[in-house]
Amino acid sequence: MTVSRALRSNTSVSEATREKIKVAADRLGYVVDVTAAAFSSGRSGFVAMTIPSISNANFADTARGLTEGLRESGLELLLGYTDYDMTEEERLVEAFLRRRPEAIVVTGGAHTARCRGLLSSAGVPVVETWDLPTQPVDRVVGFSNADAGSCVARRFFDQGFRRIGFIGGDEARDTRGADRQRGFLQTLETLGLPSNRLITDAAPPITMREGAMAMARLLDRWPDTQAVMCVSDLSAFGAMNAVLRRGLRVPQDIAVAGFGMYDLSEHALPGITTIDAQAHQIGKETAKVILTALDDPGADAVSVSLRVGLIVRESTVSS
Amino acid sequence: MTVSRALRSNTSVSEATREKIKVAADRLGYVVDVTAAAFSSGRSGFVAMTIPSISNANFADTARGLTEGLRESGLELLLGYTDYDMTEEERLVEAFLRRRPEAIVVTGGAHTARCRGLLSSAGVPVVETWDLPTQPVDRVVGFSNADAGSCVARRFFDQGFRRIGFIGGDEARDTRGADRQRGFLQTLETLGLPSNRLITDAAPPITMREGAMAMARLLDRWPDTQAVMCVSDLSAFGAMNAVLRRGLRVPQDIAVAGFGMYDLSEHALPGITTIDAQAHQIGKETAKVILTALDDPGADAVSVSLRVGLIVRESTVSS
DNA sequence: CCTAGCAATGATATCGGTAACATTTCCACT
DNA sequence: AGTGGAAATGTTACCGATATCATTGCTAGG
Repeated sequence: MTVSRALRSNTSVSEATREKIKVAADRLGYVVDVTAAAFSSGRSGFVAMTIPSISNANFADTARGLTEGLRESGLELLLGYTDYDMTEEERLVEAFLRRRPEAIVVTGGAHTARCRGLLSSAGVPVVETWDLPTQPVDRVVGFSNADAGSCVARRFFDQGFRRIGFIGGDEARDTRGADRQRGFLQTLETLGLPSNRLITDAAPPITMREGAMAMARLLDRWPDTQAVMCVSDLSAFGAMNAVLRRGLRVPQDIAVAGFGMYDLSEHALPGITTIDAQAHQIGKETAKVILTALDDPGADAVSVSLRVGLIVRESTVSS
Repeated sequence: MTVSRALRSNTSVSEATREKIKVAADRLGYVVDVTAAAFSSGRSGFVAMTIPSISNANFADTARGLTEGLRESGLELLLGYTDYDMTEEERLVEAFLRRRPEAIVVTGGAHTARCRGLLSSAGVPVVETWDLPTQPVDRVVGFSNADAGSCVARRFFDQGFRRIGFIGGDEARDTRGADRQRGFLQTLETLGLPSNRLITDAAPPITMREGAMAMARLLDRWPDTQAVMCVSDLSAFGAMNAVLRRGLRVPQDIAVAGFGMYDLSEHALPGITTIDAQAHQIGKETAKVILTALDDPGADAVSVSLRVGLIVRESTVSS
C-alpha cells in the first residue's frame, strides 16, 4: 500500500520512504500496471474524443489543444474518427464507453438517437464541440456556425457584391457545414439578395477536389457570379484555383472566401479570406471544462461559446 | 462464464443461449467493462502509435491505414504526438507501455537510448515506420528516404538543371527529412554538381511559412538557382508561392519539388512535383505485420520495404 | 440401451492494484 | 514522562472479467 501511495505521489508518504521505494522500483524494473490500477480505481486515466476526420487540420488543432490542456493532470486522449458518419460515431462512442473514459468529447450536436442515449447515460462529463446545439447532451464548447456564414455574407454585401454563391456538402452528414450555409443564405435573404446559387451535393469531407469541381459547375451555371463562400478553406482553395485555371482573376472576376483559417489560406496566392474558428482554443477550453467537471462532479454543466473572427485577405479585396 | 463467452463470440456457446444473453444484456443496458477484461486477460486490446505531428496529413494517412487494418481484429489505436522530439517520444512510449499495448508503432528509427531499451524489452511487437533503420529494434515497415531525395535529384539533373538547392529543417529533429536531404545531396555530388545551396536551419515541422522564408533567403543568396527540392509538400507550396510573389515563374525561372503527395500539391497552381511515400499503405502493411506477429509470436520479425514513386507535375516541367 | 466423446455450461481462483479502515510512529506541548 | 493528534504505514476486501478445470447434456454408433 505504501508503494502504491509513494508512486502516485502527493499522498502522505515520508520522503525517505518514497525515495527508497523509487530506488527499489528502478532496480527491479518495476512499472505500475495501469490496467490494474484503472480496474481497481475505476479511473481509466483517459478522455475519449471523436472527430469527423483525422486529416482535418481544424480538428487536429482542437485535439492538440485538448491534449495540451489535459497533460498536466495526467489524462491522455484517445482519438477516434467518424468519417462524418453518425452511425460510425455511435459505434465509436460505444467502443469508447467500454473503456470507461473519464470524459467524452464529440464533435457537433447531431447524433443518432441511440448515441445520444449512450452519451447521456454514460455517467461521465460529455462535451459537444464545434457547435452550439440547441439541446446539448451535457457540456458544450463551441461557436455559432450560422454566425460564421452570416458574417461572410454581410461582408460580401458590404463590398457591393450582389450575385453570390455557396459551395458546400451534403447537409445530412456535415451539419456544421450545413449551419454555415444556412446562416449564409439567410443573411443573403435578409439583405434582399437571391440565395439560389448553391453547389452542395457532394459527400463530406469537401476538399480541394470537390471545391474545384463545384466551382466549375457553379461557373457553368451562373457565369456572372461575383462572390462565393466555400464551406472550408480546402474547398475554397480548390475553387479558387478552378477560377484561376479558367483564366479568370480572383478577386476581380470572382471573390472567394473559405472557413477555418488553415495555414493554406494564409499562404495561398492570393491569400484566402476566411473565418477563424479558434480550433486550438476550443480544445483548450474543452480541457478546462472537463477538468472542472471532474473536479466537482456536482457542479452545473457550463457552456463555453466562442466568437468567430473574419480574416480578410486578397481573395475578396482587390488591392 | 457463459455470458463472458457469449459476448466474445466464436467460443463454444449454443446459438440459443447466446441470443438469450444478448437480449438480456440489451435490456439491462449491460456493456462489458473492457478495463476489467484487459486486466483479467492481460490483453489491453489496443495498439499504441507515436507520430511526430497530429496535423501532418502524411502521418494521419498512415494512422488511418493502420486503424482500418486493425479494425476487424477488434484492436484500437492509441495515438500520441512527439512533436519531432525524441525526449517526448521516450515519455510517450513509457506512458504507453504502462497501459500494456498489444503492439507499439513508432515513426522512424531514431530514438533516445532509453527509449530503445524500453521498446526492445517491451515484450510486444514493435514496428518502426517511415524509414529503414539500419539497426531496427524489431519490425520495420518503411521506405528509403534517401532514395526519395535521390530520385528527385536525378530527375532535376535529367531535365538539365545544374544549379540546384534544397530546403529542409534541423537534421537532429527530423531524421527522415535529413535522410531525404542526404540522398538528394549525395546524388548531386555523384553527378558532379555542387551541393551547397541549402537552407536547413529551422526546427521541424517545416511548413508553408518556413518554406516561404527559406526560399526567400535562398533566392537572396543564390539568385541563379534553377531548381529546389523541399523536404515536404507544405514547404514546397510555401516556397513556390514565395517565388511567385517575387514575380518569378515556376517552373520557367525556378522549378520546385516537394515530398509526400499531399492533396495540396495536386491542386496547387502550378501543380507540385512530389514523391508518393504511400503513407496509407504503410499503415495497412503495419497492421498486417502486427497481426502476423500477434498470431504467431514465435515467427521471425519481417520487414516491409516500400518503393517510393515520383509524381511529376507542372512545377518542374514547363508545358 | 449403453457409453464414448464432444459440446455446452458451471465453479473457483486469480490478475494487481486501490479504497477504506486500522494501527503504529512521531512529535509538540503540558 | 505522559498524552493528544496528526502523519506514516499496514491490513483486508474488492473491482469484474477470464483461465482453468469440473461437470452436465447431448448425440452417434455399437
